Amino acid sequence: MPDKVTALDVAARAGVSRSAVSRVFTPGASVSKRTADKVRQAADALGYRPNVLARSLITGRSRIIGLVVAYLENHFYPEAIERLSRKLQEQGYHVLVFLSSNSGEEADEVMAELLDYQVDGIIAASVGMSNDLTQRCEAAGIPIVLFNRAQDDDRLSAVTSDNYHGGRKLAEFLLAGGHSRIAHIAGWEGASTQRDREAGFVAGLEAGGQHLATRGVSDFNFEKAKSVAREMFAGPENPDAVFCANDHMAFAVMDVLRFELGLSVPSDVSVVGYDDVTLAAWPSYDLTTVRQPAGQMADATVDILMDRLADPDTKPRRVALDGPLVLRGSAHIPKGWTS
Amino acid sequence: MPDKVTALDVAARAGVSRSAVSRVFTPGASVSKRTADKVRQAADALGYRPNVLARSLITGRSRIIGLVVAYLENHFYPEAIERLSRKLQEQGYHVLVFLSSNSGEEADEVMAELLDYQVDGIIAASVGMSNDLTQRCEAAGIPIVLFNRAQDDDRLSAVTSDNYHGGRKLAEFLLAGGHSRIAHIAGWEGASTQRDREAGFVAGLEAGGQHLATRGVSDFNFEKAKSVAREMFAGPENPDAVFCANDHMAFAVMDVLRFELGLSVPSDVSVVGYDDVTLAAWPSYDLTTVRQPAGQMADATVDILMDRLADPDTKPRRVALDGPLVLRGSAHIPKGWTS
DNA sequence: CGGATAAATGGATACCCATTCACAGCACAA
DNA sequence: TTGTGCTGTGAATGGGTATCCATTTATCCG
Repeated sequence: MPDKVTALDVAARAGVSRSAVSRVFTPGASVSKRTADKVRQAADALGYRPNVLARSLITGRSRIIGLVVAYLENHFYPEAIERLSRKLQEQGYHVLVFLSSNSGEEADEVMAELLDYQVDGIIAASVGMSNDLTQRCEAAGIPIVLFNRAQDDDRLSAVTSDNYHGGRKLAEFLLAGGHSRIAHIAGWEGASTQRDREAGFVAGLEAGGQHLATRGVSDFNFEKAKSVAREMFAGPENPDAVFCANDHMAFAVMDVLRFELGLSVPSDVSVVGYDDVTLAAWPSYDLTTVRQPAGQMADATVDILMDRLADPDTKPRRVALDGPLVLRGSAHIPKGWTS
Repeated sequence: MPDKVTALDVAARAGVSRSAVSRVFTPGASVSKRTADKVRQAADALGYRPNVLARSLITGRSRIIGLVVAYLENHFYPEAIERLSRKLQEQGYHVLVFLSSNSGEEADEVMAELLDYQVDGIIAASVGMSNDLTQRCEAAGIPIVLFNRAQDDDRLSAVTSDNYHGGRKLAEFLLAGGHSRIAHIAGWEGASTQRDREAGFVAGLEAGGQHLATRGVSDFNFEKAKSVAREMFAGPENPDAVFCANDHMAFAVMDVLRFELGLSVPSDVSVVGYDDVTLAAWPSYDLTTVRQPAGQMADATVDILMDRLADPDTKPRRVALDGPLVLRGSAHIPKGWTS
């Protein structure tokens, strides 16, 4: 029983040199069909497969992509990760997961560990990159793609949806719906997604002559969103529409409105979110929201990574994919409104 | 700008040998404080960190755990993975993700790739292990833990909840609630979780003198569960209670009952699930279910892995954690019923 | 306080496993 | 016979750790 079968064992059995074996498993190398057959047969018999780690050492490519993510509670991330991982797998890469808070301290330590594994590339989902780290990756030639977050740094690629525009669309939609006391529940204010969505939303409101009636912050957290909603609707004059910076918080808010405060959505209050996670389409929530095209975003992320891996001189790219406003039942739909 | 800084560079700068550098980064090695300081200082100045891959090659341990999972659509898995990954990270391990269908063909190919990365251990979540693969891992000394699935093989560790008992509890609960036409919507019948839950449930019914009124199969899939629910409630005499093999399908069924068929849950039909994912507690569904203690399950999984890694002679373990029946509003609660 | 012995520490080198590169051998055509 | 192209070989390489041995330092005893 061969505990560990190496290329040398295969070479011995096939009666060739170790190099010959290596070439058989290296696409594009020059080997005669006869040797290739001999080697393959021996490899099969012995159950040989090349050791990826040893290979990485010499080739300098590990075929590992580091994925840093803060939390999976928001269903948008699992959906995206599944797609991301599948696509990378098709290309012969695999994902090494690193969970990190988005506090700079821990994130940096985690990133450093990432580099220890000699990853070929990094996907940072919902996590920022410190300047120092970016510098080190740049120096080591490791491409970084920010997923669902952007950052003002030319060295970083970023894939997001067009958050500003999306926010704006929601504002226009709510204005057209005749709402006059429009509130916003923000996520974590350090996130570019948050800032862009809100900026677009506020700009849209102002273009229509309105302002934010109230505003709360709940860090993309479900329970916090509930508290914020409770406070927001404790006064004598309640908002008649709420834009939650993501679907996850919108669900929390809807739950509070309907089940704690006995309000009706959308008759009493319209609620809109952002992401269009699967759950948003389920009839219990039936949430009007802006779709983030998770599949396309994942595809773009992998494409950027692959391009930069193929040619290190490729410039970092920023992609902001447009996502449609998805009309559902959680908000009053103006007559004749289609997009 | 040092493109790649190696132990040799650090050694040169610190004026010691490469071995000394290595020892400084190997916990438990014998180094004087003076040398350690010199080396650390040089390492910091150069930004040196040991190359995990190179280290793995010689030590034979990669500190990588392969995680195989079929899909993340069921929220139970993201919740578990987050916990799993966090705990492994604390122990200095990291998770390499492999997505696989549970069809044997693809699963085997994916598993083979897994082994190419010299993983130290494998967690198979919602995926079975072929005999051949188990054999090879056994031979290579790689411990395997099945997560949320069990298999009749002494070489495999498995962590599940006590699915049989859980199913039985649900049956007793529904019987006590006075239901008389009790249906079951099964997940994928190849899954041990499915079989155990159903077996326990059926045993519970029979102990109370009843049988399954109807039964459908929907492979743990949301859309399929909806179709099955539609068919199940198309006849003249509908079930008055449905046990769905997991929460995910229960949500689908509740949506169909309430929003397509206009039935009331629980007045017209009681619905119960299995898992107690976060969403089950949200008031929109408020689902009565059996909790799978995801945190404890993840902890147990990591513990088994660590034990076997520390001592290869440790026997594979099977853990079936008991989970409580969580009473909520989706099913009629009999008077005075507490557990 | 000197000397013997044990313990701690540093260094040289082989090794982990596969790829790459320079080079040699061979067959075949010119 | 020489030139050409394809194949295969051996050795170097990548970054680090384990082992063994030599050296230094510490400890103890007479």
